[in-house]
Amino acid sequence: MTWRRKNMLQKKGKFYITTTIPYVNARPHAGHALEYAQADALARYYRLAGKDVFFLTGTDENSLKNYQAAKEGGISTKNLVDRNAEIFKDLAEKLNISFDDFIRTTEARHIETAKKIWLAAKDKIYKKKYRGLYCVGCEMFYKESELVDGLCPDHKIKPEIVEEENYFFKLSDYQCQLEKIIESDEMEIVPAVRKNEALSFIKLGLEDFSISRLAERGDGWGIEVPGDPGQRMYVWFDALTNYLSAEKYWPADVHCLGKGVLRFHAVYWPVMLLAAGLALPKKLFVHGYLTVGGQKMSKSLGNVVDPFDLIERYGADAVRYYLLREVSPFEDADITEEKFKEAYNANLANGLGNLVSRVMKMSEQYLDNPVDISSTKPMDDVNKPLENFEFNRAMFSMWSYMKDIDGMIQEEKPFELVKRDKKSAQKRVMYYVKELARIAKHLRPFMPDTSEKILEAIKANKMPESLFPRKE
RNA sequence: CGCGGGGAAGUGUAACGGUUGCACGGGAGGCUCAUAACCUCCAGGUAGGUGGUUCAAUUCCACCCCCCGCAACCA
Repeated sequence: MTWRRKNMLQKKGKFYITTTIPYVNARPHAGHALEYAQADALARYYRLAGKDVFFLTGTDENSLKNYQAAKEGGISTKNLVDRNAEIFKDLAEKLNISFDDFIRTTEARHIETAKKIWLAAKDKIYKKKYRGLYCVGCEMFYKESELVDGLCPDHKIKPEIVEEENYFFKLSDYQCQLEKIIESDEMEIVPAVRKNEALSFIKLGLEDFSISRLAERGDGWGIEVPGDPGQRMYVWFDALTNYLSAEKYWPADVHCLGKGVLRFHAVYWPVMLLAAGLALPKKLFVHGYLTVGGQKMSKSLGNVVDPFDLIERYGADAVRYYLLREVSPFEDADITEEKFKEAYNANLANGLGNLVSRVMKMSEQYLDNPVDISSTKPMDDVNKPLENFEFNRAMFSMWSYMKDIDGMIQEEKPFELVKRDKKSAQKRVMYYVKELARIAKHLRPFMPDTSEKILEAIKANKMPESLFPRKE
């Protein structure tokens, strides 16, 4: 039994990981790809480590925003979400995301779950009159502070004071309990900054929140509140329950989410689960956002980075590479075409791609048989960071190993040695190949296709086609 | 005075109470197995500002300046 094998056996058991489910009123952008890539690296890693992994992703379709977007586009809401959900799924597939299930919140199985949770939490739900400033243009409520000169910021019209009766959730009952849960890491929030953010928010005091809206406001779109056809569930209440759709794996080991939705996952979600008598997720991993030239990605700014375009021109693994290595897992990071290309050329073309070529060329020429790579030692400085969501560090370590091999080849000059002492040269090349295999194996969760190509080349003892051609 | 995070070579970042390290980019040499790739060397930071603690501060403290998140309800 090899070292690696032993390591694997220590990691038995289930591992349930999720991404958030994006609402589908627009096309996916690079930020969605980031979350996919991160979650996928973890899913693949634990799968390789022998865990029974369940990786869930999907789409959030019951939002009023979808209804509005469809209305604007002049198509039915169902039509819009069907079409857009397909695009998100397509992105996940093109990025080689190894999800085990793709849940859409308009599916019957999800609707059933959402209703079940509602009923299970019924003791903490009550009906209350709600009064607010409602903009008919946006079809939503605004807070006084959100208005510009007392007008809706989008439509520049005066919101009406509207009163309606909604269901509320008794969030206030959970103040102390929730604080303890987060403080003690019973539900761990990574990184610590986000844990503090959640805690300071909770400490401000939790107020009950509305978990339903009038059905008529979206022409009936959304999930019906059990026993009250006039009401639809607040989209977050319904959306969060998507994580329960694979019940045999609950609780989740890791929820991956963006910083923008921390509150829903750190506050509403655990409390909903408590109310329903269910276990809490073990960890929330909160990533930052991608910026473009330091600015927020937004349709109005017209700076949205299209992940499909990048995949098409550079390949899925190159995109995964950028998102995992060049992007800080916890903070905002910039993505621009220029930076992408620079990183691609420096680390994929010149770095990994070239190393594979030079090593495999020598292997092909000097060695009569493929090198045995069945057992390779694990790289703790890759695996440990990965387990801590430090994708960039993990990859940095791998690239250091590559640098080492490049340096060794330069110093040992096997291409010269082979003329004088073939045996010694062969020995050196075998070592490089083995090291390359070791890197390739660790690369699997990050860049699965590339990893496979390298391992196949080694098994065939043949220099492969250029893995990452330089881009000018 | 709402809460929080951050200011370091052109860019992105690490560690750290005691020669600022790394990567990319730039420059010079070397090598030829390799994708003009690779290796070596060089340039470039008064570490946002001011003051304090200390034998010693980029690192600790205070204040100021500047950026950026979040500020609860229909993603």
